[in-house]
Amino acid sequence: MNVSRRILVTSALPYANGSIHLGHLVEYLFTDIWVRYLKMRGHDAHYFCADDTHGTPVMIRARQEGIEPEQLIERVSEEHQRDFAAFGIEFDQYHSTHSPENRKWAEFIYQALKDKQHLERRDVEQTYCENDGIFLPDRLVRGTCPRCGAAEQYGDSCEVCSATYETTDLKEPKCSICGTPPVRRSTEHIYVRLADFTDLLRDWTREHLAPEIANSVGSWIKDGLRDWDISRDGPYFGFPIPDEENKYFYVWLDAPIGYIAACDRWCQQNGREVDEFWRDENTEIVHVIGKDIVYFHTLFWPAMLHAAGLNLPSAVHVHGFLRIEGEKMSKSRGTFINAATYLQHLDPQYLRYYYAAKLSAGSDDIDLAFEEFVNRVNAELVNKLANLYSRNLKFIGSRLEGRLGRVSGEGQALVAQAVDAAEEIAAAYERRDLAAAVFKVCQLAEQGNLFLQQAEPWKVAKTEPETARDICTAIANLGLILAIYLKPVLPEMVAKIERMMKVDPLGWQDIDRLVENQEIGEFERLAERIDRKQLDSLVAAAQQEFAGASPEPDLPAHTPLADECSIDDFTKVDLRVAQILTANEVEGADKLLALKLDLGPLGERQVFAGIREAYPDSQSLVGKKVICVANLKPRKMRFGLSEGMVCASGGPKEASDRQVRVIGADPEAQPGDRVS
RNA sequence: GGCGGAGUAGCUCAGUCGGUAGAGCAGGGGUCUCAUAAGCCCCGUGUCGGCAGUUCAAAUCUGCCCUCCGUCACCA
Repeated sequence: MNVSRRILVTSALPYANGSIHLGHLVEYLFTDIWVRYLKMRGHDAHYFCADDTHGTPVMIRARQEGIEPEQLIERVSEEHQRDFAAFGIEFDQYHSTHSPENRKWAEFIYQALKDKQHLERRDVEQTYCENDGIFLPDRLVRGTCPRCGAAEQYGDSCEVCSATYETTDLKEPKCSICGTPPVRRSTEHIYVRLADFTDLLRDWTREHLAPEIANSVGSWIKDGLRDWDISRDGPYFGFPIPDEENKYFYVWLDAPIGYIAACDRWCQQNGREVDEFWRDENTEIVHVIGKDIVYFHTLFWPAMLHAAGLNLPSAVHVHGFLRIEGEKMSKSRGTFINAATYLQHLDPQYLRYYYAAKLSAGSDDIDLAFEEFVNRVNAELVNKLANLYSRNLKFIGSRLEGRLGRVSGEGQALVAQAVDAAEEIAAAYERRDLAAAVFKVCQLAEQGNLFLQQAEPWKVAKTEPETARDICTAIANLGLILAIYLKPVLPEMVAKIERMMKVDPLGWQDIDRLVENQEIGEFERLAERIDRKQLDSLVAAAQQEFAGASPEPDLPAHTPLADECSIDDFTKVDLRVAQILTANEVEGADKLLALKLDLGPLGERQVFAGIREAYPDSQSLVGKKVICVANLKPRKMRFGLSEGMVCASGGPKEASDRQVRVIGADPEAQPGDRVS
């Protein structure tokens, strides 16, 4: 019934440009728990991962630190692996995309794409910084939106009017690294014609993805698959493309190939053949990813594998994102919590338990709410589970000479009930519904507590010690069965249970094996209760960690000072006090508020301001006196004419939590008065 | 705006084929004492986001609307 399967499991490769944080850990803990389960079932299962090391951000970061990219990625890799190990995440192989294996496979797959004529060369005009000597990705170019004229917009889209365009369309573009204006330069890129694989992908996505994921991927396919640019011009940190001058593989080409490279490395060291995994169709390949990278894993990646004659994934498991206290992680609020910071305050087992208890098979986001975290850990992990071992085993130790009896009488039904749950729990693990597995274990633990309450061995022991011994032996055996079910989630805690019970490491096959008539060992406490204060100090530490630091480490810490200007330049700008008469949300624009301004003698103006996110309650603006650029050339927008601009302050555009605030005038100031 | 997902008790979530809704936690009360101030017992009418429709019957099917999340490709 339990045929051994060969299964290769991966998590997405963390980028070698930052630390592992609680959001990453959702994925790695989930995968670790699932693979541990598969191994317990006796499957030939392996967990492979690697650092994703290539690309412009790594190159720039290394340059900023004055070191070679290789030094940077080595340091980051060590840090990543230290964090993973501390959380009990066990990879069979943790490799790097900057490795000989990865290069070999990247070249192999590229060659296959080339041989089968899926590649195409095309000239593109791109933005190039002569000062830094590199082509600039969209995020690193800023300028004035060609459509609405908003300043300081990204190279790909305008945050004010949500227009999308090419970096080359921007007016007055500037390089975000050095601030100098980039130039346009024509260059030849290599594209994969993804549309060649349309039929294959349509079929594959239907068969191997969860329905909701297949639906959304299906709509991309239906809209027509676009070609994929897989080359970048040097200087670029990556692998050179064979037979090309100064061209490198785009980081996303070789990133997923890292899965194969890690497997290859492991095979070399363990006497296995990489073909067993990537060319033998009996192998299951399961990629665990976040929903942000579905496109790459369900379209590009299967196409590449197919072209190279390699196995396609059997499943791509998509999990949701982590939210903290219902919101995105935020450095300023202290909810951007690195793995290392967490470890200084809390036991990693808490997080393993909490994530497992919340992660079901779907791709909904999960929320880490501090109060719930404390409650669940204390109520379930400690009170319900750890305390069941504590009350029982301590009692056996102190009152029953530390020796087990037999599972008899009603205890047999209790144990049988736990054994019978094996199938249900296995099914939950199998469909990757960790929450359902944990829930069932909690239910069984409740049964154990209830059983003890009713059997009252502490009373029975006074007159019939052997009966009491049998009662406790039933609970001890229940405890062993629960330990088996929980072992993928809480391996360290279960190791303690194994020691206390003096049994060999537990496997799934031990579920219906009774442990009777033997000595048990010293009691060890399994888990401590958490105090809310520990969470508070963790948040304080996380906040401290980023205080004063750049909101986005790879981008400038603050908006650079603009060039010097003369008083004449300044007086060209006619700033006036304006009172906000109405403030309304603009239909069809997520970021705009339509403001009606009273400029006193200058009359009323309509202005569209990109401040909707900063002022969710737009009505709070009504009546405020603000500063307005009154002589700005009126701009026709999709939603109407904008006759001016309201002055507002805010952190760098890149900052995820920039505080945008309008500049208020003194309440006594008169609408229409000039600012000078 | 297009597409995808979600909206069920204070919180986190279950609800297979349509038959007028449930677990855990939190909260209140009681009780035992082996145990990590743990255990056990009792207490849950919430417009199942809104409106309309199909049906004898809808949280569950259909349509429209509202809110939240994701995504719309050269962004790692």
